[in-house]
Amino acid sequence: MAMAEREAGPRPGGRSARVQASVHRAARDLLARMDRAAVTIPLIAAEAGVTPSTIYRRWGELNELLADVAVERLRPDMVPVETGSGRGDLLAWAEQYAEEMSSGIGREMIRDVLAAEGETGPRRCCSYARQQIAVIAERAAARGEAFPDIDTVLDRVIAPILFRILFDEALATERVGGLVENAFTAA
Amino acid sequence: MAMAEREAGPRPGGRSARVQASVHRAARDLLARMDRAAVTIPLIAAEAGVTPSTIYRRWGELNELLADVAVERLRPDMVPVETGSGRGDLLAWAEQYAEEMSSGIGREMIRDVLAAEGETGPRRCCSYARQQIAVIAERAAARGEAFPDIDTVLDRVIAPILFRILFDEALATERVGGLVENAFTAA
DNA sequence: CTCCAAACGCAAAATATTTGCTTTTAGCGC
DNA sequence: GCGCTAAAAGCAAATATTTTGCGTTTGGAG
Repeated sequence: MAMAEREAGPRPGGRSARVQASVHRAARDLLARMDRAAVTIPLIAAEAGVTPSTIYRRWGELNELLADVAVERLRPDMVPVETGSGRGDLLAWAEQYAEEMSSGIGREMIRDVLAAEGETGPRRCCSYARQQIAVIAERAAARGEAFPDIDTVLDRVIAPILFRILFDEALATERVGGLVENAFTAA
Repeated sequence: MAMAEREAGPRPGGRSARVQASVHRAARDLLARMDRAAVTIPLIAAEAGVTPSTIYRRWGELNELLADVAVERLRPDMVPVETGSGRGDLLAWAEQYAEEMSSGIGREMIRDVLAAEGETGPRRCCSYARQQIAVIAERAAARGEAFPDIDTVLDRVIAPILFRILFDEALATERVGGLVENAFTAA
């Protein structure tokens, strides 16, 4: 897989990038140590050592900034573990995914991403999942195994997991196995 | 099915209920005729003929109010059409559901519901879907047909529809049929 | 090195939010 | 019907936030 393009910042290393980094860090720190509703742009600005207007001009509003931060935190940082089979890989990965997303902080991040104006945040999250699944699918293909379409996995595994987290109660981890099984039944 | 409890307002008919009604109406009107980002609490208050503090005290913040309005608009107002079979009923209902939710306004409403603090809004939306599916399921049972669990329908039909709307691109209506088929395959 | 455009800081102005206190209102017992 | 009461709304002052105009800094290109 090719090196990912640099995603957010303008030219790397410039002042702009430094400000973005410190604002992101400030936001993460504040979210970690205080109630989400109490986090405001002036607060983040103070913590980051910049003026509020800098943040307003760059992000527009709190939601956009938090969504930006959340998308970055949702970016997968490791390749899916290998278990010996595509089915096992998918199960292991999906269970961990469900676990992470069900946590209070995970849920908050998803909501932050969805609350922002544009659709690029949600799309990016979707493509992160796609990438991870593609890695598993390619490994399975290399072994000559059958493996479902990525879109099938999205519909039958990822969608139910996120749906339950967002609209109902988080899925028990045991139920992920059933979802994975269903993804492997012929479409 | 029993008459639903009155959901939102305090005592019916009181001043409180009138204020709630006019604020809801004002919010809907404003959302219809101007950009979502331009709608503010002072604006809604003026339109509704109340003071902003009334809204702040009752709803706390714009998101909560908009979520409240959205949940109300998402409440189903008709019983699923009868087509002669459970499968047909589910397909017809799911297609219409996907259609409505994919529209700009539908998407906005879902996002408003998710953006609010508590989880009661999303839960309520989920239970609306559950109720509609239950009606279809009961009719199917009365005819002696096999029909999937409601949770299976949520996982295999509703979840993918909403997932695509929120995170990717809205599903083409033709694809709903495939989802319904999958719901009918043995778990 | 000098210049340019982009991004930031600063501070004043405009809006939005919070809050203490007063007034209104609907329901309740008489 | 008549007060009484608690809940909710109005009002307005105090805060907090967002927006904006303008001057300054900064990093990069020529």
